Amino acid sequence: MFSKACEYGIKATIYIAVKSMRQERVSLKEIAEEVDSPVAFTAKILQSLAKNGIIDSHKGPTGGFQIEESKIDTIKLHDIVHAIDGDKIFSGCGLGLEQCDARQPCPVHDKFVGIRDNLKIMLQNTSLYELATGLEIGLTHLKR
Amino acid sequence: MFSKACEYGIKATIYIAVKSMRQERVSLKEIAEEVDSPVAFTAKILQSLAKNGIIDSHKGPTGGFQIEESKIDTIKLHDIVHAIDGDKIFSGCGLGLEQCDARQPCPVHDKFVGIRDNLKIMLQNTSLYELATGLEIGLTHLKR
DNA sequence: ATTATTTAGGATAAATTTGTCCGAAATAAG
DNA sequence: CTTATTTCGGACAAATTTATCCTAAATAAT
Ligand code: FES
Ligand code: FES
Repeated sequence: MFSKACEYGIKATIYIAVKSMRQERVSLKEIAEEVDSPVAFTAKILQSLAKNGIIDSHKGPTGGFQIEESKIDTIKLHDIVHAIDGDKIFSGCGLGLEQCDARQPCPVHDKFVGIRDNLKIMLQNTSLYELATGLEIGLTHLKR
Repeated sequence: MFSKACEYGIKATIYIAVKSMRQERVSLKEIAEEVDSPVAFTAKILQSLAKNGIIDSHKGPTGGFQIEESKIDTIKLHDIVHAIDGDKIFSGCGLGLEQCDARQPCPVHDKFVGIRDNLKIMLQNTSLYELATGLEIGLTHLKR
């Protein structure tokens, strides 16, 4: 469904959000540990999220990653997925035709579009805030 | 969403079904042309579908692939996807935890399970027959 | 029997995704 | 200013997926 990079990116962003709600910055190393992801690979993903304006990065001692608190509520899961995996998952053809086109649909088009749109709506309606809150109160987990 | 192998496999199966409804066998070469897929790669996928009992294969002149006509109605999209991509897509965790477990859910579990189940239900309810019919009457297309 | 045709299957290669390594750049603190 | 720390970014490597090649096995037709 999502790429490995996207899975790590989502988990990392949620963890950063939890810390940011406590006005804490968090280092790459700590993120990778909490998210159970390879450090250097996670660095690339965070870099890309920073370029997409989803998280902020700071170099040097006391450096690390954080998310502007006012943004935590407005950032949606959709934004994270889109930043890392692009929009193929939201608009691509289920059978891999160059583009999904209702005027020349593939055999699964009618059935597939509904699922795809549900996914998109779900991701657009899910805020980073609720994901971070669920984690903070111990309702959900990033690793096992 | 689906692997490339699965996309090819679905398209190939639909094409074979259309031909089988006319009591025609179809060769690998013709399938690959109609589905716009690499010949040798398609061969592997068809081999796997044959092993999974979804299609029948016959060697030699006049050989090729076909589907038992009585099966066309009972084979579901789910069977094809499951044969090629396994069941990770149906039961795997959206954030890549080793297994999805509602008692120790990842942050997206509640939101994700609904989408995943919808997909599963859709695939279980979509018969090869309806997909093949849509293609035969020119309503849908395998390439563009 | 021989031949031509078609799928089976193993080995290999290319492409993509995932993951690592290391020096450069920024920056906080002594 | 120097040093230690942390992210940045490019090059490289490993793993997986996608794709190719070639020989063997089956089989239909002559
Ligand atoms: S054309 Fe294939 S999903 Fe729309
Ligand atoms: S635990 Fe992640 S989707 Fe169920």
